[in-house]
Order: sequence, then C-alpha cells, then structure tokens
Amino acid sequence: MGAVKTKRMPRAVREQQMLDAAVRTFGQRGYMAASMDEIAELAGVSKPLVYLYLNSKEDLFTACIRREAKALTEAVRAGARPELPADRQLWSGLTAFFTHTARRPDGWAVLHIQARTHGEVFAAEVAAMRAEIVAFVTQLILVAARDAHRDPDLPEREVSGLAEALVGAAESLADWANATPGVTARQSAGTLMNFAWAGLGDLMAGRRWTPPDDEPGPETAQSGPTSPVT
Amino acid sequence: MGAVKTKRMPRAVREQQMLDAAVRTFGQRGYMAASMDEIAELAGVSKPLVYLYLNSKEDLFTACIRREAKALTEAVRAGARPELPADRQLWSGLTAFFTHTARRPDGWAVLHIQARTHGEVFAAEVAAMRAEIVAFVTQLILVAARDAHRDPDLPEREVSGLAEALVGAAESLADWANATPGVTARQSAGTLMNFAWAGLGDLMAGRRWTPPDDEPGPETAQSGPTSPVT
Amino acid sequence: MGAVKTKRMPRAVREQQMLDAAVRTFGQRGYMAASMDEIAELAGVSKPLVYLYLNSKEDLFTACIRREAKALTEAVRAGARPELPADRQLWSGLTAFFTHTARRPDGWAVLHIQARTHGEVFAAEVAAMRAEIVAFVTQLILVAARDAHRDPDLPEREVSGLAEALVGAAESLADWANATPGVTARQSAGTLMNFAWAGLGDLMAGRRWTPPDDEPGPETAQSGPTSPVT
Amino acid sequence: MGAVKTKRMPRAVREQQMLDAAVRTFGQRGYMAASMDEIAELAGVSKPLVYLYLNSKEDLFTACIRREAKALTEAVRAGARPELPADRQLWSGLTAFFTHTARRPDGWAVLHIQARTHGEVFAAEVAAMRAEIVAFVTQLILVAARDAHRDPDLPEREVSGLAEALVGAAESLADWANATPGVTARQSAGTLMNFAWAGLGDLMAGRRWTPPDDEPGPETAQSGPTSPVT
DNA sequence: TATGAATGAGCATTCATTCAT
DNA sequence: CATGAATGAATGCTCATTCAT
Repeated sequence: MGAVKTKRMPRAVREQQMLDAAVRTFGQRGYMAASMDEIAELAGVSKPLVYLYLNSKEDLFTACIRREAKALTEAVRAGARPELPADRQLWSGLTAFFTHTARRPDGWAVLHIQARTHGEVFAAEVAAMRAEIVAFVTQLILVAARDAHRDPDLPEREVSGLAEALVGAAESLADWANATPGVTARQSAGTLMNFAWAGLGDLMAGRRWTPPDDEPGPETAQSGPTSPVT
Repeated sequence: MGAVKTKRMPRAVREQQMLDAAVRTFGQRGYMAASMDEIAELAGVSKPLVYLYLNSKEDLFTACIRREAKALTEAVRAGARPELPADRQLWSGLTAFFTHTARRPDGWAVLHIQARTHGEVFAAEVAAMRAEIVAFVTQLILVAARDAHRDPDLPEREVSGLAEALVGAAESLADWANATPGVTARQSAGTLMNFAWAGLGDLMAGRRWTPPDDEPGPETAQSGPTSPVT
Repeated sequence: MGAVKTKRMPRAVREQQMLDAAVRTFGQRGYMAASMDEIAELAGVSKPLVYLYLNSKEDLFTACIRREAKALTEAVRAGARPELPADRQLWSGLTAFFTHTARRPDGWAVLHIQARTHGEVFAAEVAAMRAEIVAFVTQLILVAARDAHRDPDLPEREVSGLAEALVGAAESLADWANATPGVTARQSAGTLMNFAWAGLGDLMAGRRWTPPDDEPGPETAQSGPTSPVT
Repeated sequence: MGAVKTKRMPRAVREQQMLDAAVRTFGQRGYMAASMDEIAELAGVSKPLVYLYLNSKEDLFTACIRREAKALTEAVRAGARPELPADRQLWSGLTAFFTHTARRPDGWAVLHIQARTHGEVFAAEVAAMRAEIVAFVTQLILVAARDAHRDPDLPEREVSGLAEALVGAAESLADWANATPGVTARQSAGTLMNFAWAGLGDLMAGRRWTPPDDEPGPETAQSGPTSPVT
C-alpha cells in the first residue's frame, strides 16, 4: 500500500509524499475521520515524522488546503489563455477547472467539502481562493460584454451576481461529475456554457423573467449576490 | 438547555425531540464531531434512551437524513402549485426550496454537506432525494417549453442537463444564502430565475454558444448529464 | 494489585478509591511520571471512569492536593489540644504532624515534593496550607512567650521568622524520617523541640550569637523570613 | 539561544556545555518534563552528540547530580575555613552554603528537589552528599562544644540529631530564599544561627525541654537520627 | 419507560533513542 | 567530530456503546 518505503530521502520530497497521502485521506474520509495513523502509513513513514514536518493535524490540513487551492487557481488561470476572446477564455477556463477537479477529486473534495465543514480558519482559506476565481470570472464577463458592445453601463453588482451564480453552478457540477462516472470535463463545461448563454429563456417564452408581486410567504432577509430582479 | 425534561412521554414525541437535537448537532458540528452525549443532553434524555430508540449513531444519522429529505421534497412539491403555468411553478418551487433551506439550515447542512462527507450509505440516501427533485424540475422545463410552443423535439438529455445545472446552482445559492445574512428566499429565487432565463447570452453576442472542436487536452471520462452541445 | 474489583458502586466511593490510587501513584512516581493508566488500574477502574469523575490529570492532582492538605491541617489542629499550655501544644502538634506524615507518606510527598515541582497552580494550593500552619505555630509561640512572662513587646517579625524556620525544619525532618526506616513521630518531635528549645546555644559558649561584620563574599539580595540578626 | 554554536571544540568543553544546559533544564522543568531536545538545543549541539557523550537521559541526570553535589560540598568546605573557631566555621560554612545555592539555583533544585523525586538511584547519589555534610556539621558542633568546655560526654547521637535538624532547616531555608527575592546568604545564615543558638528556649521558661511520658498515640517506627530526649 | 455506572478501542501528540552519512 | 532522517513506545484524553437496576 501507499508509497514505496524508500528510506532516507530529503525533507522536501517526504513532505510532498505526506501531503499526497493527506489530501487523499482527508478527501475520502473527511477531516475528523481521517487518522494521522492512516495518513502516515499511506505516506510510507512513521507518525512522528509527519508531526516533525507538519506539526499537527490542523497544520497538515491547512497545508493540504493551500497546496490544492494554489494548484486549482493556477490550473484555471493557465487554462483561460488571455489571447483568446472572452467567451473562449471562459470556456477554456471552465474546461481547465473541470479537468483539474476530475483529475484531483480528493483535492477538490478537500477544498469544496471538507474545508468548509471544519472551522472558520479552514473555510477562510478556501473563501480567499474562491473570491479570487469569482473576481476572475467577473472580469471575463465584463470584457465579453464590452466586446459584444452590450450594456456599457451594466451594473457591476449584477455582473458579480452572475459570476457568483456561474461559479456556484460550476462547483456543483464538479461535485456531480466526480460522483457520476463517465462525464468529461468538456461535457461539463459545455453544459454550463450552454446554460449560461442560452439559459432557459430560449426554451420558454419571455426574454426576461420578472417575478410576480403577490405570493405571500415566509421570507428571510435582504440583499442577495446579485440585484435579483430587474 | 434543550427540550424541557418532561418524563414519561410517548415514544413518537421523544423520538422527534431526539431527531431535532440530532439534526441540530449534526448540522452544526458535522457527523464525526457530533457526540452522542451532546445530542442526548440537547434532547433532554439520557444516552441509553437514544440508543434504545435509534439504535446507533449511524442509524440516528440516517433517520435525520430521511426526515429532512422528506421535509424538503414535500416543501418543494407543495410550493410548486400544479395549477400555475410551468415557469410560475418553477419560480414558486424555487422560492419554497430557498425558504425551506433558510428555515432549517441545520437540516439543509445535514443533507447537502454532512451526508455527502461520510460514506456511500448516507450519500446514496441523499442522491435519491436529489434525483427526485431533478426529475421534477426536468418535467417542469419540458412542460414550460411545450406551453411556449418551443423546440418540440428538444432532446430530453439536454433538458436533464439543464435541470441538473439549475438544481446545482440552486444548491450552491442555498449554501451561500445561509452563510450570508440578509438574503431572502425570493431574492435567491429571483437571482436564479434571472440567470436561467436571460443568462449571459443576453449580455454577449451569440444566442447560442458552440464549443470549439480543437483544444487537445486532458479529458476525464464519458457520458455526462446532458449532451452538452448541439 | 489495587482495590478489589467490585463492580457498580456509588460515585462517591469510587472517587475516594481513585484519589487513594492517585495519591499513592503521584507520591511515588511524581506528577509527570505517574500515568493515568497506572492510576486507573490501581483504583480498579477503567481510565474513562477516572476522566468522567475527575476530569483531567491536572484536576485529579489538584483534588489529591486538596484532600491531603485538608487531612494534614486537621490532623495537626486536632493534635494540638488547646487546653494544654502552649509548649505542650506545640509538642503535641508536632507529634501529630510527624505521625500523620509517617502514616501517609505518599500524601506528604504529594504535598511537599510533587506539588511544588509542577506549576504555580499546584504550588499555590500548598502554600495556602503552609501559611495556615505557620500562622498557627506563630500563635503558639506568642502565647508561650506571654505565659512565660518574657519579652512582652517581642517583635512579631522575629517570631514569624522563628515559626517559619521551625516549620521548615519540621518539613525537612518529616522527609528525612520517611526516608529513614525506624524513626518514630515522637522521636522526630523530640529532636525538633530539643533543637528549638535548647538549640546549640546551650552546647556552646554564648547565649546569643552575633555574626561578624567582615567576611567579604558574594551576596544575593535582601529581607529574609525573619529579622535575622539582633 | 543557548551556547554559541562553535564547531569542533574539545570533548571536555562540549560536555560541560551539555551539563550546563542539562542542569538548567532539569532544575527548571524537572527530570521528566525536561526533554533531550531542549537540552541539546540549549547546549547548542545536536541530539546525537549528547547521546554520544552522555549515553542516556539517566546518565546525563546522574552526571548533573554528581557535578552539582561536588560543587556544593566543595563550596561548603572551602567556606568553613578550619583556622577559625568552630562557631565561626559553622557560620561561614552556612554562608557559603546559602551563597552557593543562591548562585546556582538550578543546581540546587536538581539536588534537593528533582533528584529525590525520581528513583532510588538518583536519591542515593544525593543522600551520600548529604551524609557527608551532616558529618561535617556534627564534627563542627562537637569541636565547638569541646572548645566551650561544655558537656564533655555529650552523647554523639544527640549531636547527630541536632546536626540533622540544622541541615534540614538549612535546606528548607535555601529553598525558601531561592523562591523569595531579596534574601541574602548572610541573612539566611544569620537567621539560622540565631535560631540554633537562642532557639525558642530564650523566649520561654525552661532551659531544657522534656517531653511528657504519657500521650498514647499511633507511632510509626524505631531508631531515629538522635535519642531525642535525655 | 428510563438511567447511573462502566468500558474497549482508538486518536492526536510527544519523547528517548538510533542509524546512515 | 557531528548531524539530518527516522521510529517504537507511550501518554492524556474521548467516544460510541452497554449493563444492571
């Protein structure tokens, strides 16, 4: 099982082995259910060495989050090549995103599921990464709109909301794709682009959709991710 | 603390108290971090009684999932009143969904976060519920399209994909709304309808979006939720 | 080994058994070297029960200190019967002290050796007890002096210093007696009374002893437990 | 931190650095709580080197005890200059003792507190040193008594008892002085000489004190440091 | 119906100690 | 002479689970 038990290797290498094992274990078992014993064994080292290099379970988890967050954002940025038009950038960024999450399902699980479930510290780490991606997508949408000579004074808030929704949908799709065998990254990206471009509007009657005024019902509070209705 | 400690009450009532406590604890702490001690205390009963009624931590968690899944699907179905036109049904179904998830954040956390994080058994339980909702939404979209005299031979697979994306986006939004104070259910529903109807297509040039054929790159697997491109 | 493994006894009884085992183990091994495993086994219970009743190793140690401190002060007070003249009270108090420390050597070790070696919290607990005893002895000396019509305006500080020295000597003697087989409490008390009453002055020339003024040598700081020299 | 990290120095020097670090660490943390890691770091060397030179934690501790015991006895003997009259010798010996314990508080803690707390082996090492000092003091008292033409046939056992009590009181005072800022060695010595010379006898009526014959009560064992009563 | 008493098993963490270089 | 790499063995503590009443 696990890495081949090669003795006496430099610290940097061992650390990566440990992080590999940790991401896999945390991703599959969850933060709490993952035991340091299991991680150490999977990494092919003894537990004290894990503590010597990574300090504690919390620090180890944080290190996993950081490594995976960095890898993901870099993959997305590398995917969306800036020389392309904005819609193509969005498409290839999404493809890169789905490719990456499919290739490193445990890493994705750590970021999207595990980190959000165990304490503010971890969640904040991921929130930073997410904010970065949302900002990136927002930028893409703005550029695309400008290139299409549309809505020059499009309210930034609405665009942010759309970006937020798009990223949220992408995250959901990534989870779903990882749980469903046989889905390619390009398919996921296509589904999402299709949804985002044509939406349901094409399928149905109205070009815009306006909520009814009636509908008494329990409400909660105020101010969503986007100016919700026109 | 917890339920008032009234002795000798019928089993059904006690069980509900326990489930209330369990949903709250599981939702806030997570499956592993929740301790049977805490649940029992919050329910106002002794631990052995919890075991007498609910057997084990796993069974207790399963019972929570089932109860919350039932409550959620019933809320959504009740919200989407069948006498309305399909788009209004979708709107009110979404509103009901966001209202419910906002009212029972712990229940929603159990379903959407905790259940997916701890073993196939729990995940399957939730997957069933989700499939039911996706089917329901798919149905709504089809009806809406038919009512709008659009795309009569619209491929069912594509519609499923859109439904899947819509549900995914809704789930993401629900999480986001629960974490962000001041967001109403109607706002969330409006945001999502807006996104789904107008999408980004309105903002940009093309009515439809077609992926490029090139782009050699790492793929993952096959057969997605929808044939993503026409 | 340990207590007979009688099952199902009331909490209060079990707690005393645990404290017995803990005092013995802490007294013999020291705070750090004593393991909760060993204590639990000696008490005839499982480790979780020890934690259930006594919370933590620190709390357990504190409970030991408190119990032993109380037992010791009570023994001394009970020994020094107030109807006797002061010198007799001192003698019988000392005898009670040495009897107690000889009977509960582990308890004495916990108080005098272990508690002082592991953190301010524990030390403070013992310091309070010690202060109480010093005050008691100071009182006895003052009464004795008054009864003997001596030094009516005897400086209180000097008396405190003598009490401090007497208690210190008693503590040392108690340790020594516990480490040396065959020393009775009355012998220890006698030695100390002899020392305190007659001192070395009787054996040597001067009635009072005055330090020389010369003696250059490294000093430390200021203000001892007693006005050291007349 | 610790010693300056100079490479390649002779073994003897390195060993002293290690012992310095060890005495400090053992004295402050205690035998169990002191970690070889900390000692090595404080000594400015790697852990394997400590093991190469000092073998094991036990051996290291023993070496500390021996070094500090030797230093202490030598300081006391050097302090009590034999050309002086006996009482002056006692005084200057005590001053030397308090000076030494104040200058090397960690060494004194190792000898008086730590060594007695962790196993017979260490305790025996210290007991030997203590016996030597007691013998020395006994000798001084005998000489002083002879010089004063007092009690020519004073029973040796009683003198031993007094010496024992004196040393015990000195040890107590040394601890107390180290824990109390502002106490000089001369003050401590003065306090003790005062106590020893005048004692409480001066304050009270009787020149000698004789214990009552009655008082039935629980005794412990036999053969103490002195035949306490005449 | 309901619970106080009790535990087996596991977990994060640390430490003294040793190779291989 | 000196050390970076590595571990076996505890240790404090917690938790799901079960009796005996």
